[in-house]
Amino acid sequence: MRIGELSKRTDAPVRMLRYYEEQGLIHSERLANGYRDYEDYTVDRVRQIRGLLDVGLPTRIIKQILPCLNSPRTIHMPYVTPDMIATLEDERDRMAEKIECLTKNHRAINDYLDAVSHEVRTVPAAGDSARPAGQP
Amino acid sequence: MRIGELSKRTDAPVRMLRYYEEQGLIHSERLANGYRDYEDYTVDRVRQIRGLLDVGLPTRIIKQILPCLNSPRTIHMPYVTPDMIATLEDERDRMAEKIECLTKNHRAINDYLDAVSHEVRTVPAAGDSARPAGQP
DNA sequence: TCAAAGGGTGACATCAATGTGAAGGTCAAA
DNA sequence: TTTGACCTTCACATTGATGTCACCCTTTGA
Repeated sequence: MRIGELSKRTDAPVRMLRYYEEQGLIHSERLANGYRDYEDYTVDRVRQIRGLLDVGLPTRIIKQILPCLNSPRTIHMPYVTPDMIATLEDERDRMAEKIECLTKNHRAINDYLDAVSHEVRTVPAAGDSARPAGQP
Repeated sequence: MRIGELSKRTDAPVRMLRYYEEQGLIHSERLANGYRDYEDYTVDRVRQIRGLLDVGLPTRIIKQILPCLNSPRTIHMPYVTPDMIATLEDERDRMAEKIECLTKNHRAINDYLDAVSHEVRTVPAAGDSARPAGQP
């Protein structure tokens, strides 16, 4: 597929697809006329990339991580250097920390929203309802 | 405490502490000489901020979220607008997505590392061990 | 009293992820 | 054949989180 379709299917700006390619995160063949031509699986790959970016990983890391997550492993096994492994272990641990942080705060927000919705159901007809906006 | 100590205790560059203050994420009193003076709880606050930043949330959002997570709730309850609630709900959902993304990829990396360590224990004395670096 | 350490503000630099626009090629449909 | 949609590369702008430097003030200890 060409870049426009990929963009539509992944909801990523065309500009970004070219950028990801420049960063070595995705790959394209070229048609006779020079247009980029993507394989179908690129759609999933781009979605994954966007997810990882959104979650705070830089392209530099994503580039290292990706090949270990998508491709048939047997292909990549033999190429893995101790260095790579160390990087992956590091990143895995950092991800664990992030998950913990997110989970904690997610729960906190949830609790807060719960409490608020309680309040809303409990207090509404009460006294000082005179503060519509956020300015104290 | 003054900014230097806060910096040491949170491992955040002084520069960043001033930046967080500028963004309204933390607050300081001023000593007679103009030096910033932080309350003790700021240490935790800064740690939380750094965690959230690391996890991909922008200061803009953190600023909205923070007051709901730290302070005694009763103080903040009455000020909550439907707008705020909507923002929080949105952000909560986005965090859930992020957690899912991270969890999935974390597991994948883990599986991969498992598999690799297996290989390492199984294949080492095998054939084509001639590719030390990462260049195909 | 002078130096060093720590603070303050302000401004400019950087890096990564994006936006945006210019200038030009390809192709299909009117 | 011309128009419009889609593609190319190149380049400059922007935004957010940082780094860094310049210049000045305060406190403390030799």
